[in-house]
Amino acid sequence: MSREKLVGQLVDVFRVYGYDGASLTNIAKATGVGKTNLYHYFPGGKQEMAEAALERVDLWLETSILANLNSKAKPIDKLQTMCEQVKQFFNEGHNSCLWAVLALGRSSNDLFHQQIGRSLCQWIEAIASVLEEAGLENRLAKYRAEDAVLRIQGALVLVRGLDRTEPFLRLMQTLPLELLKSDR
Amino acid sequence: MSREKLVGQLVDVFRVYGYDGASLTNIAKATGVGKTNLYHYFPGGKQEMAEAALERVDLWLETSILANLNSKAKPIDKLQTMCEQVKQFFNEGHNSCLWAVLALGRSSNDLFHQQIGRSLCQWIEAIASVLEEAGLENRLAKYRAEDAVLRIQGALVLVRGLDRTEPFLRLMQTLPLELLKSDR
DNA sequence: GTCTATAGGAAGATAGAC
DNA sequence: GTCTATCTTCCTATAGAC
Repeated sequence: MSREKLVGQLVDVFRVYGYDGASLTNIAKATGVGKTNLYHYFPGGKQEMAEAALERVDLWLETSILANLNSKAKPIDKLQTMCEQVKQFFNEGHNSCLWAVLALGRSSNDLFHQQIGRSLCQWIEAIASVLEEAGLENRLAKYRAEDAVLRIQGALVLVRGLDRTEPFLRLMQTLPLELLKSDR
Repeated sequence: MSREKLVGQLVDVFRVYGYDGASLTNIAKATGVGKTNLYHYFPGGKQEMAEAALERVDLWLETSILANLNSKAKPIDKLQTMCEQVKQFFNEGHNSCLWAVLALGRSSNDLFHQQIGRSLCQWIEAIASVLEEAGLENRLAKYRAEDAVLRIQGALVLVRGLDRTEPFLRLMQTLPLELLKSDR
């Protein structure tokens, strides 16, 4: 079992059970790595496992989202590619977002909150840049970018609450054009 | 300590710590009711406490949100009142949503999911009715109503992630007019 | 209704053999 | 690297005195 693959499974465990709900027994069962042997890979215990999972999501953000948004493609194409990537990453809406799970989970853990805040900011700013590039005014671009990330998060919550993936799938369909609308 | 007041505090504890994160020790400390004495009020233990908290949120939905949306006031006024109530209930964005916390918390607990799904549906349908009443086409009204609840949930997630309440407050400002826009 | 005492188990984590 | 055994702490829950 490579650490690479292990961390990928940690992301899945934590976003299903949450930080407090994910026991070492759960993690061991889900990964196939013995409970005590997990400490060989993550001497810092459960907290280090969650941090590794967060880093993995950050890696996804950089390679699959930010790199695309900062590329030289046309704005509408970049936004559509983003939605495709998001749809895939969240498994058509069946997966929840690790950021949301950890951010809502508990108020105590400030370590997670800082990293999550940075990641969300990076995403919002990258979208805002694309919208400015498409001709939107600075302030409006910032608001709409924030609204885009906000709606993705909201869709993933609603999907879990309603047990229907349609809201998420519809958002991924309509978001690119809606972000670029000239009026509002 | 009346059960009324107790349940109100339970809502706060669960939406801060989540279901798994809220230990009986936590709850006892937050409410001032002895850990073992909690079983006097809730013989079903922690699960019954969470159910009581959910029921309390449902009561809020019915009295503060649905009653208003189903009233005879003008659509724009009803939507503005809704946003005022939401802003107040979530303490200007500082409180998170119990539905989101429990829905994201764990996949196992189907008891919560059913009730949360029903509540979200009721809310969405009530908004959709108001939008139809304002002249929007049936399908569009449904989509926008879903989008409204989705964005409220997303805003509460984003606020926790970014540690800034602005996204939530801005949404509460702009939502009523945006929902009624004739074009899009 | 509120307390002390305590059961019984699961939690996260460590030691050390192989 | 993976295991068994074990530690300590915390968990939910119950019994029963006052």
